[in-house]
Amino acid sequence: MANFFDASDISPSKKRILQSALTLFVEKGFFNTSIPDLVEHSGVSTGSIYHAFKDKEALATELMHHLLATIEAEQADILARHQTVKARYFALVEWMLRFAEAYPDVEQFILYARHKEFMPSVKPICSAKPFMTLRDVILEGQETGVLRQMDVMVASSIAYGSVLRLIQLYLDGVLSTPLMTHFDELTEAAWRALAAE
Amino acid sequence: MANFFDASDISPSKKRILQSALTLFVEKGFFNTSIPDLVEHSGVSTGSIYHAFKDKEALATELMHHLLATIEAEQADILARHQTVKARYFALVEWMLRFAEAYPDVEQFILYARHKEFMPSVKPICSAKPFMTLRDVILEGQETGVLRQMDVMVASSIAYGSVLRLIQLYLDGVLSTPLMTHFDELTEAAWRALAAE
DNA sequence: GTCTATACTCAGATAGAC
DNA sequence: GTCTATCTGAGTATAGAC
Repeated sequence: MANFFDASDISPSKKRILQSALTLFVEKGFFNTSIPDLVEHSGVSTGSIYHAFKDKEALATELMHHLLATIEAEQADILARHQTVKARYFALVEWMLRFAEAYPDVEQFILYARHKEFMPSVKPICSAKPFMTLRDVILEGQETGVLRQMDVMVASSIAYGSVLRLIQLYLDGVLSTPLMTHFDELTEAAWRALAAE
Repeated sequence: MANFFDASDISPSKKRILQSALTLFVEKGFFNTSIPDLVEHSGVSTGSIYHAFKDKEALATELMHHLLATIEAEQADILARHQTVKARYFALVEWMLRFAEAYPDVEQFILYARHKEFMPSVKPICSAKPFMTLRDVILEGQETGVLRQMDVMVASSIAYGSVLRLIQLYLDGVLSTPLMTHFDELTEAAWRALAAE
């Protein structure tokens, strides 16, 4: 899961702009990143940026789109490799933790940027497909009877809220140990809360 | 828990500015709220705003300070009224849910604004006192043996991450039912994950 | 498609009268 | 302490040559 912009038909300069945008938006935030900042960091001129993207907002939107696409692909891959609900849940959590450790900047941007502040048209992140995928695994568990009956959103909050919270603590520098250190404790506790008696 | 700026020695116009700032920062975000916006909404002039606050960032910082102070006071109140760890945890969660329903805007600003983007000097929110207080209840439970031994941060993530996640879903409009509907399911599941055998 | 130069807007902040 | 008027600069976006 190396490069987020490898896919398809992106021109080289567009790729460099997206790469710089990811770095700078994460580091300083969308509003604190000016076009001149992007020009300096990417080595691509103002004119070319506006040739490649309608405006700054469109640039952010497209960036978001690419990141989500990569994430969706990885999730699909995990689901394909694991069949039972328990295996899927554990594998997805492991992937979430590893992803956050490998790409803290991307994780930060995806999870905690206030997207609607600079992309008014885009839907809230938790309505995005990757979050649906996570929820669907819980739903599947409830339907097959592996997980106890309760409101799906509540069950999902237990299942992933704890994980996301730990990731946030990690990203904020509160955690002193690597994320994966806590994989077993975390998943076993969550599973205890969710599994059918 | 009505007014966040009632306390102490705030001048009337300062109070109006803070009130407007809370509304607008939440509605449109810090960067999308201009000083002219604040002037129009509060009815206080530019000059008076800059008389009351050093600059826009200081305004945001002071706003944050007031909100956190109110929250700390309410938490202290809850702890004073409940003695056992279980009672305290359940009461704190109930308060979190009720608070989010009563003051969605404040909750949104406290939890999900990217504070460091406009208040570079302020520490991450999860290092703030209210979050310490939540964690300390878990710590107390582990020390008294009511809760099972595990990393405190992991236990806290289970205990409150699920709650915060549900709140986020609520604030994003994904939940169709009132938050308190899920109080029992949520707390019982979390407790199941955390309680000693 | 890429660049440089530039136009235009409007935000943040200040000066200074009352 | 409150206001109006104003400055200054940064930042988005465009024009137009190559």
